Amino acid sequence: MLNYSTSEENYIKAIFHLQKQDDTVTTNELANELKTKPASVTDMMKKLKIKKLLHYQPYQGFRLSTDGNKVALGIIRRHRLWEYFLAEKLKFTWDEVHEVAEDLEHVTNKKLIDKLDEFLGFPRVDPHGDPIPDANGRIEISKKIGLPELPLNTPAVVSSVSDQSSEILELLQHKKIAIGTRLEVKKKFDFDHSMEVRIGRQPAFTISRELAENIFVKYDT
Amino acid sequence: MLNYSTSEENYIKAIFHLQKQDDTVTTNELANELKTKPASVTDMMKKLKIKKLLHYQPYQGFRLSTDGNKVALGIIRRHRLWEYFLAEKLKFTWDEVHEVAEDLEHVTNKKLIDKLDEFLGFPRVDPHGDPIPDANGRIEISKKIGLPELPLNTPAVVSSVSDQSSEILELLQHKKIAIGTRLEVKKKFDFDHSMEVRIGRQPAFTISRELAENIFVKYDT
DNA sequence: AAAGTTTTTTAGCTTTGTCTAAAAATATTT
DNA sequence: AAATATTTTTAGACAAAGCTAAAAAACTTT
Repeated sequence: MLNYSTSEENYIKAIFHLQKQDDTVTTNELANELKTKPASVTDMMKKLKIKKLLHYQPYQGFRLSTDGNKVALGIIRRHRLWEYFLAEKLKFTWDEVHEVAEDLEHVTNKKLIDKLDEFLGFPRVDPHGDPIPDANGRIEISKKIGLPELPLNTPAVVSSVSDQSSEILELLQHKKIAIGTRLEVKKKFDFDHSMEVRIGRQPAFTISRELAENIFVKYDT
Repeated sequence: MLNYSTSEENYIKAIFHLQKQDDTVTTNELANELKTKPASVTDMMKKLKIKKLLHYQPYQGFRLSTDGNKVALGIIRRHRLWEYFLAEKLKFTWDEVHEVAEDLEHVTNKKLIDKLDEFLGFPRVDPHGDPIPDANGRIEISKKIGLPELPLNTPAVVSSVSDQSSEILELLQHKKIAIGTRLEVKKKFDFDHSMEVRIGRQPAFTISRELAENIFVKYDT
């Protein structure tokens, strides 16, 4: 895989995100997204076309080629892994991580990213709940997340409980956790994998590893 | 503190390193260090002079101003913290960290760096034994390092032992550790802060927290 | 101190990525 | 379908950071 400039990467990423909603992306849409001028977009589109990263005929809009998509997934992988790192390890809040990851994502060193992935324990979703592509660019369709995998300080909604025994339900009732409850994990303890959970503005309380492993959540959007 | 381009930062950093040996840095020295041409150096020196980062009169060589030095220390802080992170957390080897840190150092987000510093436990030296400037740009003159602070897989030489009791000496003798012994820490265990140490090519062996805290080393250069 | 050598600077050109203003193509209205 | 409006592209300029080749300054030699 070749290397692309920061500017090229930002265009590729923006097209990737925009073409999800629409099928084909227009010059103005992209200029608006990147806070640049339409003329600059056209210039860059010509360049990316030559590099075979997108399909583009003048006046016809554009979409990423297969190669372009691969590049985009690489950028998104880097972005989301750094977001996870910032939230989980450096204790950045939810809303601060995106901006910092915008810069870190442009450091393109495969070994760095793969080792970071490993260090983080191969997370599948970033702190916003968006899935993280793996080293081969494969991306998982969003699915339920076990509480142990939920990043810190990330609002989530309880979606299911795997064990349906009366014992676990008794415990859940006591902790006032039900399907639909909105919560955040405030702290995780490596020692016994217990965690502190907070519901709304109430004081945080502890959940054991066993209980956490049976609670599944979705991100609160 | 203003923001500087990657290119400007590379020049500033190179001058900082070169002016330690010499007092004043020459155009050719810098061109050689940065693998660029003398004419490019002159151009950049004019620019950095206007920004008051260096003292420079045509044909006279240059050195960083007080402001330039502050900027340089910021860059070096970022570089060395990332090196420490790569070696200690991502398990990069000794000799791989520099190249990757060359890219990461240009992400200039104060909060990111200060939180990274905290996450790493405010290390004082990078994996090469070079001191890491603190958040205020203060740099420690190299001093002895306790074994617990020694980064993993980093060759070091035992320089002193704080406790001189016969008990510790007996233990050291048994482990074949003496002043001047070259060793590397291969693993650290968070649970009891014990560590695995290797001397040369012999099999690694365990050292307790108590023992490690009394062994001081210097980097093997 | 004059001549020659080396170093440094200047002048002018290139590439990347941006911009503005004008022209061309496409869409929308009447 | 003609007129009008919008979008997109082209043309030409600019700043950053690099280059080559030539000029200027500073140093070595003899």
